[in-house]
Amino acid sequence: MSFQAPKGTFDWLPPRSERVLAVREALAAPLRLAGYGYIETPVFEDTQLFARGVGESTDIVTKEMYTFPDKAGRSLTLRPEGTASVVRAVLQHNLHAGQLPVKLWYSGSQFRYERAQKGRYRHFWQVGAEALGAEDPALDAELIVLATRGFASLGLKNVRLLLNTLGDKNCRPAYRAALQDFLRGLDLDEDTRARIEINPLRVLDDKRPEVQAQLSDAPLVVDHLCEACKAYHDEVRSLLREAGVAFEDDPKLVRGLDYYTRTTFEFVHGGLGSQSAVGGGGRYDGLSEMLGGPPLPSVGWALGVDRTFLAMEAEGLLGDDAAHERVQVYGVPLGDDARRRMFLLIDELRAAGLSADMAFGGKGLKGAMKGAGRSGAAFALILGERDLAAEAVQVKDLATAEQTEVPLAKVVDVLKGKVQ
RNA sequence: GUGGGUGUAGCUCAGUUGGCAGAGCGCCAGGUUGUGGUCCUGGAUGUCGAGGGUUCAAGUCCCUUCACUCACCCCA
Repeated sequence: MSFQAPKGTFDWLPPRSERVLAVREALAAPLRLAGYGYIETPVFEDTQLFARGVGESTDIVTKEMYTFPDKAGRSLTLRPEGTASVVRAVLQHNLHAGQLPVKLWYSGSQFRYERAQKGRYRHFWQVGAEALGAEDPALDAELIVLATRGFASLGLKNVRLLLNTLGDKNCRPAYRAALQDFLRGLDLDEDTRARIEINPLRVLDDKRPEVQAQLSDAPLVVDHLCEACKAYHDEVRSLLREAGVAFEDDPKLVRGLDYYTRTTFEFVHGGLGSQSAVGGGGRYDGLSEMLGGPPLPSVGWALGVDRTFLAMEAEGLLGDDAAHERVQVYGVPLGDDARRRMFLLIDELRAAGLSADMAFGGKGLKGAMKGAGRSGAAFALILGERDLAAEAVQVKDLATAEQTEVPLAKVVDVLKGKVQ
């Protein structure tokens, strides 16, 4: 084997790959019902878009981006997340000049240069949604509800919703300073001490027990919220409760991107190995301005398609993907004349809306019939010299082994009736 | 960036104190010259990840390296 997929990437193969398409569709379906419009943005962007949007101090920007110069010397980066691109597109095309909020959804690949492990790959897929230009707790709640509907429609039962707020530009600076004071007094390693100065909230999210043990008395953002943030957060929580969406308050939930304000949330699942998030998001009221646009308070989320897939696997929802129907009808030609006629007949069947395949490669009857069996087809069409002479074809029901001769001129209609 | 585990057939994996390269599944063919899915019989497929070393002899022991994988940091 001479070539392999690049490190940290993988291939989706049939029949499993079909399930991935279905997962994407299921996660997006609630968004369509809620009036979100589909947006597709380039897979690569100006490096500065992510540096300024995602945050210069995050590890994503400092060491996890696929950044490269193009032939003209521009610095481009494969997108590590979707939100910055969507905000850029909205600003570039003045979508926010119309009625607000602008509601958009996307589905596509993201790239991060990380050491791969279960649920974490260098190339991964997200379905995302963004609602730009409105500050309304109902919008935050709507997005969260839509995500839970998507997960539920896939049959997932063990997705938990963690909810927090990060405050805004009025109350966060004071909280941040209080947290820094507290953290500076702890016994921490060098990297973590450095993080206290650039992104102290991230320290709360450290998984190491020796770190968590020291954080039990850490100041929490919920205790430092201004009145407006507190009221906003209470309203989001109240709307979720009324919508019947279960959530857990997690005062230490902090997300990895710098642009979040107020509402933040994460959907977690226990079946993904050490990675637990199947999706997450929050409000990013300052991002538009960071990117040179007008104030555009917004909220959004992204759900990991491959992680959702792992969660479904952990819950046993994928079933047996070996037993699935590939086509409805399968052609078994015997000899060159029959092969030419079968080729046309299969095309006619497809034109009539039936899925159909045939034996290729000059297989004998036995091998071709095996192919028919493996295709999952309900009917095999057997066509040999005797049948050609009679202008007919043998239609075999592969479940009952019952076989009938049907005139070639009528076989498309007959099969349409049989497989409806 | 750091640490652990694993690399043997298309897939999942056995392979003992170093002694002829294996099984199951899958694939191909035949049993059945125009009939699949069951059954029976037969067959093909290997740089034992790669390179070096020890040895009469290495899949097995040693060194190096690469890949995969899981975990840490970080993150969806």
